[in-house]
Amino acid sequence: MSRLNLEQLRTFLAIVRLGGVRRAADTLNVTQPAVTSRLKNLEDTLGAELFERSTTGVRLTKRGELLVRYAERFEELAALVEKDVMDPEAVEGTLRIGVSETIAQCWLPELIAELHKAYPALVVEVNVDISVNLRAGLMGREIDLAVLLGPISDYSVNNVELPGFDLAWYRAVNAPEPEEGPAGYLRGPVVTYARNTRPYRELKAALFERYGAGVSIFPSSSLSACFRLVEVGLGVAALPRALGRQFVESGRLCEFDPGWLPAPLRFSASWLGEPQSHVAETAAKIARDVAERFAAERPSGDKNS
Amino acid sequence: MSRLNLEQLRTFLAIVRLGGVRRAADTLNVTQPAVTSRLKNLEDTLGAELFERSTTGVRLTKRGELLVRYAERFEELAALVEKDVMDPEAVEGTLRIGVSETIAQCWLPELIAELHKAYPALVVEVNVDISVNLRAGLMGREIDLAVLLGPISDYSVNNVELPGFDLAWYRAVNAPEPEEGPAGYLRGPVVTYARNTRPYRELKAALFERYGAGVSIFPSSSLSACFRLVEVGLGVAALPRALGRQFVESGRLCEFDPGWLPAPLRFSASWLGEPQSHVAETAAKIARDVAERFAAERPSGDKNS
DNA sequence: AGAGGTTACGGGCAGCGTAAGGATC
DNA sequence: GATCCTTACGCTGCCCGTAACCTCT
Repeated sequence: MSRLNLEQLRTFLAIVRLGGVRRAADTLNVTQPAVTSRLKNLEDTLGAELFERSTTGVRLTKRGELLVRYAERFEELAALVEKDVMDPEAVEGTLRIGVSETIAQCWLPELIAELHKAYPALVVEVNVDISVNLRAGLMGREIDLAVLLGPISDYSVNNVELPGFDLAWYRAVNAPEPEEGPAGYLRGPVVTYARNTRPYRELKAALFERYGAGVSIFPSSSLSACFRLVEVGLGVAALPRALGRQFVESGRLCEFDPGWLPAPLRFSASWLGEPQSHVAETAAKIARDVAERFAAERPSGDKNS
Repeated sequence: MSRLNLEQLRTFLAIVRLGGVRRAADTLNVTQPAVTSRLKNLEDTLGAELFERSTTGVRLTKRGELLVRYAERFEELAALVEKDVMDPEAVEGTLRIGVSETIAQCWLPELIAELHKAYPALVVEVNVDISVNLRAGLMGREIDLAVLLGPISDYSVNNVELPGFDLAWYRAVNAPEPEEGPAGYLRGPVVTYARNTRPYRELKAALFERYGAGVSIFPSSSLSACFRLVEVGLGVAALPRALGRQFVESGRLCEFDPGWLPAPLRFSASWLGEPQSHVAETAAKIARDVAERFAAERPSGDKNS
């Protein structure tokens, strides 16, 4: 029989973590028989069954449990080598990034550019979605790094906090000021982020508390659509000032102060600790740098920053 | 390019330890271009040169120095897996054992049998030689485990002390007793172990001290030849009682007491710590067990044990 | 010339994908 | 039938060995 092999161990870990040969095959981008074959070879070189096969899936044997620890150490070691001795130019593979739309509109291009500079041979896959979906994708190992609202408090997730985005209220240029002053705009339709997002929920709760159930909210899954909706006078919106400024400067929107402002949006870059990817970690740090540079160049608080 | 590979790392370490591609190829039992190729692949996946090539050989680069640590940890880890999770029946490969002739005549067969029982798939290669050559073979990585006289005091060598072999003096059955008593035998020719062995040197020194330069010593590289030489009356000999007893019992030799006896032969099982072979370690412990059983069954000291 | 390492090239085998084969719910 | 894993089988591509080459001492 052949000797111990890193690819076999990686495959073994994938089976353990995903709880099945089929799922391992999917995320490893090989066919399912290939995974069966690798597993069989590993079991042959070790001379022991690693899983109890059942029709519902596989379950680790005692020997398998033992091997997990060692396989993880092999994985850590391989990650360390990649980090410490590999030339970044030689780092290959795919990094699957998921970002919220706000990020996509603000500094995603800079992030991609920096990543490409750091790892020229790395393929970067981008996915724009709302945070709750990104979180699910991360936990399901469909993406490697997520930039989303709020840290993910899960023992297996690493988070890097990013500078917040201050929000501001925007209205159409020609919107007539209500009798009760700017705060009256909030009775009218309020455009905001999509349902199932944290800003949506917070805004809805705050408006409900202030004005009761009668307030009409227009959620939109597209951030730029939000701006357009405000521009054409459908309603007002609390959106990142970093994005709204250009509309104000070009005379398409007006900022106003109703006396209350939702809390800034706090993003974090999050990645799973378990498959030990130093690339994801480095990418998260690059994201932090890019975000901080963005915040410094475009201070989003006109008054209080 | 392909990914990191344990075989490449093993090859890398062999080149580092043996100081050259050619020598690595020899001990890895592959051709020299194969080693070149593995090295090149490793360098490609890391995107860095690991050695500075010169006509006189190779020398580690800075990156290479870095990698050595990691490669060693991979090696340790692989050894741990072999030790802790592999079924012993699945352990393959070759264990090259070197033993002194005394061991070969006493309990080598038992050792081989025990080893084969513990690792049925392991090929055991035996080499009988004098201790100084065994030591050289061990240091030169030509053998994996040596059972030889005295521990090897080198930082890279692990030693397991084995029970000693008491010696006894033997003479031919019909040898006339000298006028001065049994001690007079020692003036006559004394047969002993080969030149360049410790027993030879010690015996020669002791006899020289007692009887001056006139003593004639017959070194023999074959232990059984020693017994035969004594048997035919060429001289006397101080040899392991464990081996001599059968000659005495069959009436072919007599034991006598000249009032002085060389110190017991103290053997140790020694193996290199560096290529981290748990098989060699286990084999050394098996050797200790076998040796102790041998000593217990055949107590070599008739009087003082 | 001999010791070191690299390059060129053909063949064998490991490992992959496709397709078919159980087994259990 | 649906889901999961295994077996069978042909093919591709990697890696090895042979042989020729380069470069210093």
